[in-house]
Amino acid sequence: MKPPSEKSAGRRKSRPSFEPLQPHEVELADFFVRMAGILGVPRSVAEIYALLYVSSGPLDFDHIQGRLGISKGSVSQGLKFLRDHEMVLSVKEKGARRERWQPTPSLAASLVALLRSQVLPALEQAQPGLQRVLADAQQRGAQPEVIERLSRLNRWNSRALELAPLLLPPPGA
Amino acid sequence: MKPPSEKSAGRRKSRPSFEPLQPHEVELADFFVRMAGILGVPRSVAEIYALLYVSSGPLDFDHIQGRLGISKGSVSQGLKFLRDHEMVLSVKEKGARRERWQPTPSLAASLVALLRSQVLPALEQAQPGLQRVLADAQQRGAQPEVIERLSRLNRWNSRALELAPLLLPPPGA
DNA sequence: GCCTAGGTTCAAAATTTATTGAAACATCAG
DNA sequence: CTGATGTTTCAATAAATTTTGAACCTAGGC
Repeated sequence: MKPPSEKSAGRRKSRPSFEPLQPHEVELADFFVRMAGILGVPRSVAEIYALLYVSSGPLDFDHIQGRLGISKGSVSQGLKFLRDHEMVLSVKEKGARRERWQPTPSLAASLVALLRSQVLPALEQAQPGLQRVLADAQQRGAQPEVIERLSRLNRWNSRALELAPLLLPPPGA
Repeated sequence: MKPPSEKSAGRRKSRPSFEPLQPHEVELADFFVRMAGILGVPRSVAEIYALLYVSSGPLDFDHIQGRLGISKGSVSQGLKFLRDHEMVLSVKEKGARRERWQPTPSLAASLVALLRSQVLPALEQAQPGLQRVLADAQQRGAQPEVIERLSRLNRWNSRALELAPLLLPPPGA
């Protein structure tokens, strides 16, 4: 079933030939992939996280690539994303060359961080624009209903920005 | 600036020729588009919502299409999406043929509904699978750490499902 | 019934986004 | 320094998503 058509099963460098995901691992991966999809996180990233999540110890680069059957580039980028969002951390044993990865302790914290990183920039960037839109509407003497809507949007935006730092301290605090 | 190169400015059926979005409208649309993007809602849908949001009265199909400069298909599908998620409602004046659209009163409620509709199905569908994954791990005598993770995931899932109906009653209650 | 304004559908085209893999880069043991 | 291992980059490709527009419904006036 697994065609051994790897060109020349080299003796020496012998790619360790990793197993594909087990059914129970696939199931979990599907769950993560779906949830991630809602936030626009790519499949490969969710798969990497899921794999680390069901694995007993930390896994190294080659294991991740081998078991998921995805490219080096994807693994690298996926780990970068997860690292940047503080969703995984590496444990490098002393004297070892390769890094080994595991999920950060709290999935909850990870999710909050992820959301923050997506929503906050949008809110921040929008702030001045929204204020301008409101001012504009007031000047033009727009319908009270519209003014009301735009005011509420502004209030929300402001409050969200105030609350944000409380949810989770900005990376580095 | 606006090249009148519409082939034969037909007298009769005279496309009313709507204005493109004003700068302040564009600004708001950009905001909504960005926020929507986080949840994977397409640009055209966000634009429609934004337009209704800044407009004084309800708008009809042709106005939406004309002002946004998008295709009929997009308007139809966009309105369907917004309708399905209870983010807009139509007011059809008696004796009038066309429907006219406006945003539902509470943007907050709309957002919650939207989230619900994305997250809930995933949670529900995952429930049995997650339980199986956990049982599986226990049988195989997996590492306590992994068991712990999977248990927590299951607990979360269950709690989320219990809480969900409280957040907003299911459409039709 | 027939006609038409008003809207929907859906396959094809355009656009966006993710993945791949080869080449470049980095780091460490020797 | 050198050579090999381990990782990142990024242009090209593949895959997924969105938009378009023409054909197709549907309800209401006549």
